Amino acid sequence: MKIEDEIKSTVALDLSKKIILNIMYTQNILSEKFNEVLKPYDLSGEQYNVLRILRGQKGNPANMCVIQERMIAKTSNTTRLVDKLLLKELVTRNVCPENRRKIEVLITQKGLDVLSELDPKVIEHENALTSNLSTEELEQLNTLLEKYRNQ
Amino acid sequence: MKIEDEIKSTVALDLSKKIILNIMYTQNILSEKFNEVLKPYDLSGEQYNVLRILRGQKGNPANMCVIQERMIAKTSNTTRLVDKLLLKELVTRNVCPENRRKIEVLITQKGLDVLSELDPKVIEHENALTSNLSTEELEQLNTLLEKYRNQ
DNA sequence: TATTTTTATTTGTATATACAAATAAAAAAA
DNA sequence: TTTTTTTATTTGTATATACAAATAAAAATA
Repeated sequence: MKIEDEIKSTVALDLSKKIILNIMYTQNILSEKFNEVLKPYDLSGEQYNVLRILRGQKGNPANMCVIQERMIAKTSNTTRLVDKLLLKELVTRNVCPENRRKIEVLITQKGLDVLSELDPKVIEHENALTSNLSTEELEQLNTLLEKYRNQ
Repeated sequence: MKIEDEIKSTVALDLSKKIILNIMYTQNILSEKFNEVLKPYDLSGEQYNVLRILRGQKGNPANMCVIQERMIAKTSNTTRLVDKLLLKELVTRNVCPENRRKIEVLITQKGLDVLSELDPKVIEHENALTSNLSTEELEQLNTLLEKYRNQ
């Protein structure tokens, strides 16, 4: 469905407005679908995101700054996200011995296990969305989004 | 900047994952920039969205259902958004006389004035983002996003 | 007409975003 | 060495999202 129909627009939209609405709306659909994948695991999208960043550290701890700069939503409150993961025993949190301002966050085995179980479902979710676009179209979409964003 | 660099990814991402991150990240940047436009007017993006829907009604009231289905974030809580706008006297809210379950929401003159003042700033924001893409590229981006979303 | 179902909206609760202020340790400067 | 500045994180507050449950009026059915 076209974006005008999705939001039942009564007026014609010009291209630059359409692009914005299309990006916002598409992101909303994406998040909703992904939340459904995560729901049985009692994880929010941003909590999952933090776990993915921590797994990417391959055994090295990440401090709050590092997590923050790797997140998609740059204004997320990392402290409180880590709090939630700590309660579920998916991460550990310790003061860095070399620099007591820093906090070392590590994913636990339980956290790694949850991610392993989720992996195939996440891949399925990702691939389902791209199934009717060709590789060329996907590359074009990536390029256009990057060009659009980088003013 | 490429999406891998934005989120400082340590591993290579496959195309379908890259698309998702790119859409999510681009929407975040868009929202952040738009929030800056709205900030002097003490409006959130979703509050602005509701005002736009109400102006689009051209004098006719909109009930909660109608507002909801025209919003970008379909799970927004319209009741509470309208509450906030009511406090700022940007809308009125009345029970529909024909159907007392329905609520008629109307934009006030004050609300229309705020939108008028914002209009040029919003257009400037929209155009700034599209400035280095050609019309063909913008149309392509719209088409690809719609194709991507509509599985 | 009385009962059930559907529709429209509100309310409650947990989580997350957005942004400013507070805290505290480390580093730099006086 | 004391003071100031910077860095890293936490906390507070308002707003918004996500989703379930509650409320209440209208419509459909028995």
